[in-house]
Amino acid sequence: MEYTIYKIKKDIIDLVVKAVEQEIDAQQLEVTVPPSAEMGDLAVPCFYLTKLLRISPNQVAHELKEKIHAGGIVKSVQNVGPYLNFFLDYKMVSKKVLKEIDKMGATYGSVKLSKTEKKKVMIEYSSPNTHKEFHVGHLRNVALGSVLVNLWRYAGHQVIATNYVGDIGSHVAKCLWALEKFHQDEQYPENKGKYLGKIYTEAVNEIDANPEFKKEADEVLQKLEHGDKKWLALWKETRQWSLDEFDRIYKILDIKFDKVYSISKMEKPGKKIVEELLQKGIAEKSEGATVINLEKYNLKYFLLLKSDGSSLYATSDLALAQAKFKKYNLDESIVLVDTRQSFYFEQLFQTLKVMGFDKPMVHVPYEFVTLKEGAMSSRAGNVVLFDDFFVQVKSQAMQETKKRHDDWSEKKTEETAEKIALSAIKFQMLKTGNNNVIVFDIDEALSFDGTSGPYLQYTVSRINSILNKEKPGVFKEINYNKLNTDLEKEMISKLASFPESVAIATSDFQPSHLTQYLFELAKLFSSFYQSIPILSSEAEVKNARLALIVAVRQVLTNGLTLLGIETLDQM
RNA sequence: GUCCUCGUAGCUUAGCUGGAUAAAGCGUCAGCUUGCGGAGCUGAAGAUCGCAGGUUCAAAUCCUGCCGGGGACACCA
Repeated sequence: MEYTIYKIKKDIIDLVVKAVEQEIDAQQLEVTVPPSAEMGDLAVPCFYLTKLLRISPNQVAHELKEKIHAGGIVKSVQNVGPYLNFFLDYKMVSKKVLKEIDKMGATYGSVKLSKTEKKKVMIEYSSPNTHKEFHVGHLRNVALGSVLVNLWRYAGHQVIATNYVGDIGSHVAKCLWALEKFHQDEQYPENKGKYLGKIYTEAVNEIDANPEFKKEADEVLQKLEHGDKKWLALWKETRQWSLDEFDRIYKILDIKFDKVYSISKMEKPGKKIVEELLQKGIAEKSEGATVINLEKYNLKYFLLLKSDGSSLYATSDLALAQAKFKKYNLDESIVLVDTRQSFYFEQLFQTLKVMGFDKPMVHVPYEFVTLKEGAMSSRAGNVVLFDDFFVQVKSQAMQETKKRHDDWSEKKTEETAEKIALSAIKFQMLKTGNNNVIVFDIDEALSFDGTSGPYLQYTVSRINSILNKEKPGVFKEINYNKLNTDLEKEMISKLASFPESVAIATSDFQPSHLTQYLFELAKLFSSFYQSIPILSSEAEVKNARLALIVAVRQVLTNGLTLLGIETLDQM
C-alpha cells in the first residue's frame, strides 16, 4: 500500500515534470513544506531547473506556474520568488487521509514487503553483564533497542530480538572472588541481583586499593574457564541471581527477546577460532597475547586473546557472529552498543572480513547516560539503579494520580501510575537523539509537563474522554469540507506524514524522530482542543471533527505503541 | 598524538541527504473558570546557530583549520 502522502508528492512532481516539457531528472526535484500555511501546502523549489532552462529561478517558477494545470488533489499553484507553491484540495486530502487511517487502523504507518524485499534481521540489544548493577545507562539501551525492534518489524522485516548476556569474564571473577573472600558465611538478602552488584563494586575498590588482589581474581577467572567445580557451582548459582533480576526488570519494562545468547557459551568456540587464525598466520603472538594486525586498515592491532590464555569480548564475539548467521541465515545483523565501543566494533568487523566472514553487520552506537557530577561508575558508587529510579517516578505518578482521582481504588491508581511512570521513563530516554549524551536529571524525569510521555498519554485520554461521550457517525456520511480551520488542516497534513516519520526513524535508527513527531501532533491537537468546540458544534461539523480526533488517536496510539508506551482511557 | 562525537535562546533539545522569517520544551513575565479533563492553552521577552576561512545563486546544514566539552585507542568489559 502506498500512502497518500507519497502519492500527493509524486503527483506534484509529475505536474512539474510535465510542464517543463523536456528531459529532466525528476530525482532532483524535491517537495518541501512552505514556512507558513498562507504560502501554500507544499512547494517545489526551482533552482535545479535554472541550469536546464537557462533562466533565473524566479522566471522558471513564473513560467511553469502558467503551464501547470491544477486538477485532482492540486487546487491551485502560485509562484513566490523561486518557489512553486501548491495549494491542495483539502476536502480531498482529508477524505483520503482519514479514510486511510480508518481502514488501516493499527497498521497505519507500517509497510508490507514482498518476499524478496523482506529481510531477516537480528537486532541485538540490552546485553547486560551479570554480577553487576542494572542502572539507568542500561535503560537507555533497552529503550532504544526495543523500539528499533518494533520499528523494523513495522517496516515489514522479520526481526529476531536478541540479548547477549555477559555472564563470564573478569567482572564475574572479581565479584565471585570478593563474595568468597569477604562474605563467606553471610545471609543473602532478598534481592540477590542487587546484592551481587554491591559485591562487585566492593571487589573493584578492594582490587584498586590492593594490587595483589588482582592476581587472586585472575586466578578465579582461570579456574572458571578451566571448569573448576567449586567455582563453577558458585558461578552458576550467582549467575542465575542476575538473570532473575534482569527478567524482573524486562517484565516491568514489557520487553521480550526471541533469543538469548551468553558469552559463557561462546568462549570455547571463540578460542577455537582464534587458534585457527593463529595457525593460518592471520593472527600472531605478541607479548604472549594473540593479536591481529589491522594496521593496513588503519585499525591498529586488535587483541583477540589474553596472554594468560583467557578470553576477551573479542574472543567470543567472533564465535557469536558465526553462530548467529549460521543458525538464522540472517540478511543483516544489527548490534546496539554504546559509542565507546565504536572503535572496537570496527576492529571486530574488519577481523571477520579478514577471516573471510564478510557479512552485513552494523554497529548502532549511541551516547551514554551520565550524571551532573560526572560519569556513573560502580567504582565511585554513584550509579542510579533502575529500581530506585523506577520507584521514585512511580511514586510521583501515584501522587499525581491521587490528586486527580481520589475516588479511585488503590489498585486502579497503582496500575495507572505504573503506566504513566513507564511512559515518562521511556520517553525521556528516547526523546534525545542517539548522538547526544543524556545528563540524567531526576527533576526532569519527574516532570510530566511538556515534551514527556505523560503529556502524550494525557492527549489520548482527553480524546477518549470525548469519544466516550459520543461516537462519530459512519465515515461515508462525513462532510470533509467542514474541516476547514487552519489547525484542522495542519493536523491532517501532520497525520498524513506519519508514515514518512516512521520510515526515517527506522532507517536512521533514531526513535527520537518519532518522539518529536508525536509531540508535535499532540501539541496540534491540544491547541485545537482548546480553541475549537467539538461536542457542542453543529451536527455535520461535529461528526467531521469526531472523525478527525479518532484519526489523531489512532496515529498517537500507533506511535506510542512503537515506543513501547501504553495509552490510557483515563489518567 | 591519532580517530570518533557533541557545540543552536538562561537550561534541555529539534532542524544537519544545502532552500523562504532558525523551531520546541523547561524556566521567567503577562493572561485563560458559565463549554469536550488546567498533566492543558494563549501571548511576551530571550539566538552574531563555538570561531575563522572555503564551496554555492543559496550554509545552522557540506569541506578545511582552530577553540571548547565528552569518548576511544593491547591483555577492561
